[in-house]
Amino acid sequence: MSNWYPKKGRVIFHIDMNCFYASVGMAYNPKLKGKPLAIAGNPEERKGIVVTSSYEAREKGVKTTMPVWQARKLCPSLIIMHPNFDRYRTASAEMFKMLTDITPIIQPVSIDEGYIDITECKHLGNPIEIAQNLQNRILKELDLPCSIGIAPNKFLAKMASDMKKPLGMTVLRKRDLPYKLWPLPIEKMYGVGKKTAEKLQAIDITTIGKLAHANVYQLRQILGINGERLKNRANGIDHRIVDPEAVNEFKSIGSSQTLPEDTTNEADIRQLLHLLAENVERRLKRKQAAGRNVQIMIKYYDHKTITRSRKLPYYIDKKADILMIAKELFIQHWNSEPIRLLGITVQEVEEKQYIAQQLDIFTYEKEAEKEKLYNVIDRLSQKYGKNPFKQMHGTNIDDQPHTSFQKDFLNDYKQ
DNA sequence: TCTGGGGTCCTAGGACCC
DNA sequence: TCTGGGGTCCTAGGACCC
Repeated sequence: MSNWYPKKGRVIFHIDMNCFYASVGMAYNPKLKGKPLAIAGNPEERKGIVVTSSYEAREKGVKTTMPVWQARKLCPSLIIMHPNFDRYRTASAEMFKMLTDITPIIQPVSIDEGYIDITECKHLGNPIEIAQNLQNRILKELDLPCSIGIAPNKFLAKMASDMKKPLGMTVLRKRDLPYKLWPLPIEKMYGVGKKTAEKLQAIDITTIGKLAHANVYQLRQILGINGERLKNRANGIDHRIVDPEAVNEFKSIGSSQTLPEDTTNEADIRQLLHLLAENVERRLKRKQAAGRNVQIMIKYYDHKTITRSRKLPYYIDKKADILMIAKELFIQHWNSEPIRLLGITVQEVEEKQYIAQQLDIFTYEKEAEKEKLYNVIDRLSQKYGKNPFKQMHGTNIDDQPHTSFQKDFLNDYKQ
């Protein structure tokens, strides 16, 4: 115990909050403790799927992404709460603040988990003591349970924190791999999802141990570069550092939403596109950032999904600019079938302070973009006659020159 | 009666250039 | 006549994670 720190190498923690949303709900309302609880959206809006559930609910078979009606069927006494993100953000911030009392080398991964590197924290005691104190403190001060994985790298720490829940603490050193990691089924491995598991099982790699000893050429053939990486991880090799800066290096900001029902109604579509562009603008603003690639996503009634994107010669951050590109992409690529979900994402995002050019000096390039768009409309007009959109989308019911959606679209450009 | 919304990373094909 | 090979950029799709 006293001489726990390795002579060389690192000591990494992975801290994983247990059933985070459900636990926060219970912390605010202790009467819920010990009861089957699920956090889920509103079933009337088709968003009624389980986001998180308490262990009591999980025992009855309630799982994440399960529709609420199905969860209720499995567990009639299930208590359902809607998400309260303000509370989650507050609790998360307090948890991460406690980590700063241990080390500044913190890498948040999501709202409820993160890594810390405590290699240089000998003055605070041995790793087990540090982890125990941290877990106790989070439980005592925030009333929230967490599991902690202790290992020489991120991958093993992540796997370790998953091994005992709730309130677990697991040490996973290299010498522990043969009996702690290798017996696990391959689909339990972080980074192996459904598809990869199927491919591996097909060549009789059914456990992490079998992956650790698999032929690297064969792996590379079926999984590409990822095959090699997964084999290394299975052998406990992972050189990624705990990077406190990673959290600021976001690359895209998007917003998507499922419609109340599948629709071809252009007024509804237009309204949603406005809302999405506004969301993206707001979040770009909050991060003082701008991007130069706009992507739209259309998910159709049958779950067939397409993405279409455009790279721009300039950075944008305003709703009007985002919307302009998004609408253009939409009009060019919507096949007129009923839509289930729409999304807008701005990619290649940079903080404004790092964008060398001023955002406003690109007016002339925006003018060039508009010019391009007029050319698109002209081309369509030549192809389809006076009302290109009508023909294009097969809506031939009215004699209006343009539907409201198309008018709105054109108006955006003619100003 | 089904299956949200936020991301990251990788691959593959085509265009284009040398 | 009829063609190599390498590199980069752009776009679309897919796998994975929480």
